[in-house]
Amino acid sequence: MDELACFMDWDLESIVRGCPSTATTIMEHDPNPNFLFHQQDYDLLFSTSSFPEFSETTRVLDELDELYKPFYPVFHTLSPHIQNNINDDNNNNNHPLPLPIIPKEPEDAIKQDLQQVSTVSKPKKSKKSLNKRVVKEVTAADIGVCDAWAWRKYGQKPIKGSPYPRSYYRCSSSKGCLARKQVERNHLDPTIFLVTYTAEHNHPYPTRRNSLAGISRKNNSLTTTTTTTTTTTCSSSSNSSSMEEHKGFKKQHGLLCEAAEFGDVWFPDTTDIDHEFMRLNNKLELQFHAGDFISGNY
DNA sequence: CGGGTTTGACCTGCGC
DNA sequence: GCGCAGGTCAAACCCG
Repeated sequence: MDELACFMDWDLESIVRGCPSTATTIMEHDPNPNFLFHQQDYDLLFSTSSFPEFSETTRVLDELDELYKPFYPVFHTLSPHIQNNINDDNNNNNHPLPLPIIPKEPEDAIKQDLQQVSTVSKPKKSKKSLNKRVVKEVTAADIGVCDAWAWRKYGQKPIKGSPYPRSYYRCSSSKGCLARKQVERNHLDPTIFLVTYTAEHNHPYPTRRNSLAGISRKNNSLTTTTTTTTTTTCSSSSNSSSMEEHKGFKKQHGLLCEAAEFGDVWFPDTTDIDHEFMRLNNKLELQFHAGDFISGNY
């Protein structure tokens, strides 16, 4: 689990992370040479360090699904596109996790991506449409491949036509940074999360170490969400609003309840993540800034 | 005390 | 001009 978590980069609100295998940018598709991954690297990653607890990942994802419930019952069908992806995964997934992508020049990559203008909606000459927006689709399976920017949630709104709320985040890595992101769950396919990035960061990309330092504090805090708009509970203790029960569950499972995004999400212990990350990072000289995936076309 | 989330209120853009 | 929906603000609260 720890090794697994290492690659999941549970930094911050991990769900929002871009993803190497199935995350797609809703817009132009231009091959991004900044992202390279070699099969040997992958093999090395998953062979030299055992990743025995992949069932744990599944459990976490199931919990996520449980946690980020819609406002009201929703009946959905998977689009053919999504279904095909799932089938492909089932048929071709020789690896338990999406292939990680090694970014070569993270900051440039992000910058480049942020310069793309969304074409999701009809082009209109409005103030809003003048903002640079990047929309990403992120599957639940790609949770954990994350960006290292520090985001602070400043709002959440129910969205008309969607049973799921939209969360609003601003960059807290640097004061005065105008970068924003919005996260909402696709009501047609709840396994898909839409992450919209707006504006650019006006500061350097945060270091991995800083990022982890940031989440250490976060993960040490047990945030319980009692909001009415986001159905949040700590997984199997879903009916429990008791802090003590949360703590007990946390202790028992070695996971931390995080309410920061999409309701509560379970995160693994970051101390072990950090340690394992550094070990493997030294080994492969990787830089796993999940935010590096923001701009990738996979 | 600093930094985080929550959430109701408020602001603003857009369609009619 | 009006109403709706999305986006933001800010006070309250939480946590270490």
